[in-house]
Amino acid sequence: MAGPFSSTDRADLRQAEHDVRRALGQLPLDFRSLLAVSNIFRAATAVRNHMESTVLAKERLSWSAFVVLFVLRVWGPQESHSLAKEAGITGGTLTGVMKSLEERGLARRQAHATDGRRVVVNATATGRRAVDRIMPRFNEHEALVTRDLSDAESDQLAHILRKVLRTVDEVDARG
Amino acid sequence: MAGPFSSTDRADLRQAEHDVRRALGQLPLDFRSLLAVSNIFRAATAVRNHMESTVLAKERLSWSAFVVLFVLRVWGPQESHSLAKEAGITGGTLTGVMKSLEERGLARRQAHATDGRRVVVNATATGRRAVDRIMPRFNEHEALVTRDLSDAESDQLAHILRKVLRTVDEVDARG
DNA sequence: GCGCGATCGTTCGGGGCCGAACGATACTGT
DNA sequence: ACAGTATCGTTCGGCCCCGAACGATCGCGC
Repeated sequence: MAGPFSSTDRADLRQAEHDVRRALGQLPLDFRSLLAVSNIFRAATAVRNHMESTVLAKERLSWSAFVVLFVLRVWGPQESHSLAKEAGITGGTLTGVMKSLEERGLARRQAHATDGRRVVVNATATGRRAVDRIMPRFNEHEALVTRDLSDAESDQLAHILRKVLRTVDEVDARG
Repeated sequence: MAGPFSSTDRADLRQAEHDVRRALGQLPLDFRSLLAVSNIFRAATAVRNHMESTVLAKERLSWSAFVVLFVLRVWGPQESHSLAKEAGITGGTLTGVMKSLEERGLARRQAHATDGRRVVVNATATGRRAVDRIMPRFNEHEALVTRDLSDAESDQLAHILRKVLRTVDEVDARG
C-alpha cells in the first residue's frame, strides 16, 4: 500500500516537510505527529476557504452561520450552549451569529418553557430549506476535494480523525 | 485492519453520523466524502482551540501570528504575498498580523531592494528564538492529540491529507 | 422563605479575517 | 517617452471570534 512518501505526494509538499526538518532538526521534535497535525490544518484551511468562496459566498452565509444552521437542521431545536458546542464556537460568538440568522429569517430564538435563563434556538422552515438547498452543492465540493482518495482512504481518513477528535475531547475535559 | 466503524470510534461520534444520514438521507449526498471532510473540520477546530488555549495563549500569540512566525523561521525572509499564501491568510489580514508582530519586535518589514512595491518580511532574532521556544511545547501537544494513532496511522493521515491539499490547490488554480 | 453559588445568554473590547477599493510602483507595447 | 495594464501592499467596512465581565435566573442548603 502507499506509504507516506509515495509518488502521489506532490514534490513541493514533501519539500516543505524537508525544509521544516532542516530548519528545526536540532529541536527535539516528533516530526511524525508534527506532519500529521500540520497537514490537518493545511487541509482544513484550504478546504474551508474553497467552500466559503465557491458555495457559501453566493448564499451570503459565513462558515459558522452555515454550520449552526446545519446543526439545527439535523438535530432540531436546542439550547444555545449545546448548539455552540456542536458548532465549535463559543457562546459569545453564537449570539452574533444568531443575530445574523434571525435578521434573515433563517433561525429563531424563543424563551425556554420553564427556565428563564435558557433560550431555545430553532431553524425556520426557510432555514431548513436553505440547508437542503445548499448541502448538495456543498457535498459536490466535498466529493471534488476528495476525488483522488479511494473509498478506503476516505474511510481511513474519517476514522483516524475521529480518533484525534476523541483524544482532544478527553484531554480538554479531564486533563 | 480497522474499518471506519471499529470499536475505537466513540459511540456518540458514530451516532452523530447516523443522525446526519437520517435527517438528510433523502438528499442525494455522497456520505463517504461528507464524513471525511466534516471530520477534517471537527478535528482541526478541536486541535486548534486546544493549541490556542494551552500553548499560544500564554505567549500572547494568535494562531495566525504563530504560523507567520513559523513560516519565517523555517523559510526565511520573503515577500508578503508568498508569506500570506504560505500562512493561509490574505494579504489584508497579513498586514494586521505584521503590525502586531512588529510592535512586539518579533518580525520586521523592509523595503525591497529594487522593487518599490514589494516588502520583504523577516523574523527578528527574538522572533526566531520565540519559535524555537514555543515549538517543542507545541509539538508536545501535537504528540498528545495523536497519541492513540499508530505510526502507520499518523503517516497515513498526513499522506491522505496531502492528497486533499493538492486537489484543492489544483481545483482553485485551474478550475 | 431566602441567601448564595452555579449556570445561562448577552455584552463588550480587542483582534482576526475577508473582499473590494485604493495609491504606488513596475512592466508592456508602441 | 508614455499611456495602459498589471501587480504590489495597505486601508477600509463588515462580520466573525474569543475571553472576561455582567445581569438575570435557577437550585440548593438551611
